[in-house]
Amino acid sequence: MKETTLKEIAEQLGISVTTVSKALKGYPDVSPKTRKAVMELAEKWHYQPNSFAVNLRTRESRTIGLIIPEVAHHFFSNVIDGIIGQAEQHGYLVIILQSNESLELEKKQVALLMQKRVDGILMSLSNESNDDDHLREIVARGIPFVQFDKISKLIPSSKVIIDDRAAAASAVQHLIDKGCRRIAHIRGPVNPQNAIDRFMGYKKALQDNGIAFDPSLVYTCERVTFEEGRAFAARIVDEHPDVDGLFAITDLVAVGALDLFNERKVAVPERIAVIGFSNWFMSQVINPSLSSIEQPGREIGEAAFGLLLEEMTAAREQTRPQPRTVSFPTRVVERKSTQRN
Amino acid sequence: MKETTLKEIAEQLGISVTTVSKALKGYPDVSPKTRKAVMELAEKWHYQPNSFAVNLRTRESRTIGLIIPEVAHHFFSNVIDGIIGQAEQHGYLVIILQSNESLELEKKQVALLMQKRVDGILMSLSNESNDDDHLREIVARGIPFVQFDKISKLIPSSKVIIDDRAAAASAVQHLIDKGCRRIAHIRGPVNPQNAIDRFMGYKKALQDNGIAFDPSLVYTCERVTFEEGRAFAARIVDEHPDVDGLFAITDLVAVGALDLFNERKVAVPERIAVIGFSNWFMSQVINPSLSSIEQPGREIGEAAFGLLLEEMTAAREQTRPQPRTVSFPTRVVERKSTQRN
DNA sequence: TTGTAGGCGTTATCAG
DNA sequence: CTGATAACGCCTACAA
Repeated sequence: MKETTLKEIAEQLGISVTTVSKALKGYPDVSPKTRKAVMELAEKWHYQPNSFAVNLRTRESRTIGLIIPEVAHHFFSNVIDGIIGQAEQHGYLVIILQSNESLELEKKQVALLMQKRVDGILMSLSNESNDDDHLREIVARGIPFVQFDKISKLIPSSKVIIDDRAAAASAVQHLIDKGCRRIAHIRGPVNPQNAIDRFMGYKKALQDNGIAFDPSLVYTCERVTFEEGRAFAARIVDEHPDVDGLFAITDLVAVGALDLFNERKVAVPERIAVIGFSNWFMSQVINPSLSSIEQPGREIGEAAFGLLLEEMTAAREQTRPQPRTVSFPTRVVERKSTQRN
Repeated sequence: MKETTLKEIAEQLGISVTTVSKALKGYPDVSPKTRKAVMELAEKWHYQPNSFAVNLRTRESRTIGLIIPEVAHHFFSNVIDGIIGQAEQHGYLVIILQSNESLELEKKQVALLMQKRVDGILMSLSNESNDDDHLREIVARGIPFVQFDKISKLIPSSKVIIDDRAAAASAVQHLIDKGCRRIAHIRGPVNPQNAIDRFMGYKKALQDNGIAFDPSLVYTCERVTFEEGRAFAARIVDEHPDVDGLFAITDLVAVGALDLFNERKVAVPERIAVIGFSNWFMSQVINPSLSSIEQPGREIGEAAFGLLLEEMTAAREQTRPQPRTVSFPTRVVERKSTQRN
């Protein structure tokens, strides 16, 4: 089961390695006869170019790196699906690393990928990320780089996002349309741009409807978990019995809140209407089913790879395309948790 | 931002590449003075070995390949988490590919990984897999290989599994303990070993309790989806009004069944008790909450990488360790869907 | 202690 | 049309 090399084929055929290489790669300047002989022997011996040698020679590995906060997550696993699919279609393999929402780990992962010399890097920032040095380093080295979802606006790279502010505003508007007037918000951590934008969307919708913004109705997650959803929901019930609507940063948190409301016999949507974000699968099967904002994970992943591919293609010509930002539309998915009047 | 090479350091210092290489790798036969100079310059110039060259030279890439049916899946995403974590700790990167439950794709992915010359392959088979050639090829080439979860028993490789038969039997025994006597089973597709084993566990539990096996109570999934769960649940209600228990191949299917039962006002667990498999997150938040079998995804992933690491280490010494099989314990997680009497 | 030389397998250049 | 030659960057006998 040994590996066939060009040299072996050349020796067997009594020709040079050069010619074998050319024949195999379809160069025109090889006689049909020689080509045929080479092809046949290569076939017979199951020749496969040694990718290590090819990498060294061509200075590329046809491998990209992907850094995300966590794999076991509805939205991100769909993004991965989109990325892997597109990558494969274009002959790229994907190395996946998790930051576990830690900035320190994230930096380490970036370093790892750079020294592995991947052809490009796709990344969604961790919640802790409030520092850009590692991203600047990627750009400075001229490594094709695309950010998606949780991005740093200041880094000059292509980006794939949704309009979080508008999406959040539409979620809150939906609650308002359903008659809510005292709307609480369980927001994401302080750093991520998308948590900030969603919070701003929340405020904007209130303002647009002449509802006063009350900071005491805003609760800030640290880890964005089911448990936090439960805990904040309890506080909402205890501290603000007049709250009649809740917008949560993501469905997981909203589901935690629903769980608590069910336990405390707080009627949803009658007493409090609830809307989440990202439209996780479970939201359609829980009771009451959860209204949410549809965020197309797979498409975002596909688009992110598409942009990266452009950059990688350009990089081969030593050029760098103008960074582009692709924004995906979102929409409200209405379910029972907001179905009233 | 150009890349530093050994050669450049050597030239700058007026010494040979060899000496630089040795100094950097901590060989003893370098004078402290030279070593210091080299270290300092390497540091200053941010020297990083070119991994392409190292790969070619050492014939390994410190990269492994992982092939799974789908990323966006509760169990598999947890397995990935475990694998990536361990891999990183041991200096390995992970390339992930999906088979999308297609044998054809799975074969393609294996071929891709082999020609990329990954140091090892981890794999869980697709539901379509009823043919072993590609797996035999991996083994024949002497590539370190570990199977997990959905495995082919006939391939001589290390494996990480749970005792699906026993776990399924315990699930069904649980239903019986709760008073069920007419127990339906929505099983997995015909090929996967774990679907077969779970089916066998179902039969065994019936037999152990003197309950006659009735093949008309067994429904076979093709795609193992929520929708199939719903569809089969409807058939169960229509075709077998006397059924009082249901064991589903996985929680997603069980949740589909619950959804249909809720819709049809079939009381769970009073009229039909339901138990799933794998203990997906959503099972604890749906209504009624779903009893299930806990299957430790992350641990399985970690163990699989551990075995692969052993094989890779051995492979470096041209040896091949005796294949081992690690089996993880499972347990019944009781929730409302089986809570009666 | 240091350096020379050869090689890993492929690809590109350029001369024949 | 073919092939010799030289990289790519690193590693490691072995020689000095």
